[in-house]
Amino acid sequence: MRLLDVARLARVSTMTVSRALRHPEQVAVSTLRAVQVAIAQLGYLPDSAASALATGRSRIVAAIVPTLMNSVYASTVHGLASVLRRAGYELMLGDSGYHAPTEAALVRSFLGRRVDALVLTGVEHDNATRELLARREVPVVEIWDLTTKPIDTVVGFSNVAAGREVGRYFQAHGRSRWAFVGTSPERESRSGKRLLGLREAARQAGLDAPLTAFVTDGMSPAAGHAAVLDLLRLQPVPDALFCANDALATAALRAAADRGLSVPRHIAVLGFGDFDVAAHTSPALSTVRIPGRVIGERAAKALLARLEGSGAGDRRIDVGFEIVVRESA
Amino acid sequence: MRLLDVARLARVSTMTVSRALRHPEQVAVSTLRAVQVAIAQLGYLPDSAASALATGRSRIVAAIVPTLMNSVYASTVHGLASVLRRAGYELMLGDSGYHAPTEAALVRSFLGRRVDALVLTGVEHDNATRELLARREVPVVEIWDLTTKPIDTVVGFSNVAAGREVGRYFQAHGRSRWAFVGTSPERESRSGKRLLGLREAARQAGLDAPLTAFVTDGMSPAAGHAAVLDLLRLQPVPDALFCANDALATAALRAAADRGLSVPRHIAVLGFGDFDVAAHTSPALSTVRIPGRVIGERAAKALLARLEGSGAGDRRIDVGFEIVVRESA
DNA sequence: TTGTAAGCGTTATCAC
DNA sequence: GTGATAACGCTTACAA
Repeated sequence: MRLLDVARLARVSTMTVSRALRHPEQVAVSTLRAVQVAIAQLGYLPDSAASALATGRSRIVAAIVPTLMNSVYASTVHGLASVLRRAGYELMLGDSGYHAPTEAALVRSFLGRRVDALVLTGVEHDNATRELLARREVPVVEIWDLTTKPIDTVVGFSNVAAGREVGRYFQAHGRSRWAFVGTSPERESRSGKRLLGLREAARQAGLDAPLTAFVTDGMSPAAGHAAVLDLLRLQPVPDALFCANDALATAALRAAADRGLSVPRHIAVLGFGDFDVAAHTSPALSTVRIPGRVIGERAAKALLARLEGSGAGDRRIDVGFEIVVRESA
Repeated sequence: MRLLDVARLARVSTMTVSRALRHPEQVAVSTLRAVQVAIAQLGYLPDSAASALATGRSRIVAAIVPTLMNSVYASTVHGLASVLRRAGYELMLGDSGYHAPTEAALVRSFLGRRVDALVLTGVEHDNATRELLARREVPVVEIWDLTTKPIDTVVGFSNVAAGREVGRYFQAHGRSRWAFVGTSPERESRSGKRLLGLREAARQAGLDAPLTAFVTDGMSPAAGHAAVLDLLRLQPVPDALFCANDALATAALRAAADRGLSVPRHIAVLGFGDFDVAAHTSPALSTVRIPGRVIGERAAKALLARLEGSGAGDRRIDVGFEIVVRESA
């Protein structure tokens, strides 16, 4: 079932069919109609591999997120996919498992697929990744963090600033013994940057550096529960806990209860991400809300501008964040 | 940067380079080495669009899930992607928003991309979808439900049986006034089938039909909280509540607390999905665990068998489910 | 407004 | 073991 079949049935050339599909305004109305009838009759679907080969554009965008296993990046992927699809692009998705070599392997595979653009999560990348990217001219958007030196364009928020704001919030509410659960900043992770911000706020407030509990095997509630339990064994017991995501925070709520601590009276718990369960735990979780979907949409629009339009546009888009105050802090 | 560039540098023909990549065993070792050097030197990456055109296989598999917005299908997508990638396939993802026409549009778009296979969630599909599929010979795997008449292959579990088992569990624990929150069975949804199973169990136990609260705008905790609050206003108050997913169940826990009801003493709450927060709510959530990742892996393997191997293999794979007893029921 | 011809980068086929 | 040639289905450029 190819262009030629349609062309024969409609008694025109393949070019006319191609035009009827791509630039209908350039085709006489009667011809257009005949072609459309033929297409419907045959159930013809254009072969985008052939189209990609002929035009040099695949109309595929690839995105790499750290994990598909929880909902953190789900709304971002959704935002990306829906804006792109409306513009006729498909999304190819990969998860790096927070693992740089895997990211590089994915980038390589996607470049081989001749994707028209790439979305990468975070601003820290392998040398392998950077080299791969440097050799070709693929638009790249980095998301979920901010930097002054993006590969190309970055859409996100400052993880450091988020941590700092959380610290200021704790301070404003009279908390003085802060703690943090998440991943360590050595990994240059986004979670680690939040701790950096918290530490900075502690220093500015003249408080001791926050206690820390690092989880290594993913930021799941299971890992968080044990880590928080350990943290709460320390003396003096912290009176404010910042969790690098809401899954961790949910587990922290439970861990506090297990230790006989009342939230927020004995200890304030503040999450990150505003997962959909956050509003419905008891106590309801105070958290940092990130406009994940907006990140996806803005990233998609930035790409489309590069792909279809002029090529200009902001190189650095800060979507911000917001502390959502509920009951736990 | 194409095959020809590599060929020139290695002083061989393009075919030899192609073979060195695809069938290295057919190439003399010395030639192979020369080619590899040239490839590395140029940073050459094969163009898979051209390859797809020449071979008629894209090495892309498309999957359509109802939503990317929560983590329900995340582990399935992860399982799919990882098995497929190991075999050299990429995943193209779409979300239908639980909307049949959207599913059809996605199928159409994916078929145009000449995907080698399709994964669809659920076993109920549009006529448009079915027709599209009938015209070509693309392997299709349906997931997350079971039917005796799959389009091709189905990998999942019986949603009706899951609902029935939950009912039996309630009965075994002396609960007599059952209730359900989720979507209505008229939509032939998987959530609705769970209610069908619960109703069947109620009938068999000689109990009244379960009270129901249907959510329409997605199965989010926000929708669940209001629905459950309404449900608990009824007299007599139900003593067992089955929620169509754990997000709903988390909200139900909170709603019960809001109404002064103790869980599980006054009312048992049983979720569905074993989301990662389930083990860490208070009370910890009893739930139905679905091996989501296994569904993805088995689906991928079924596809690979069809694509690479003989073509035989089971047409119906039941991965089962399991009631995980924690504190809430 | 429509058609012709060439070519996109790869691989199947067949010859050497 | 290696190479020449002809597709694969589409679109660009140009001609009519």
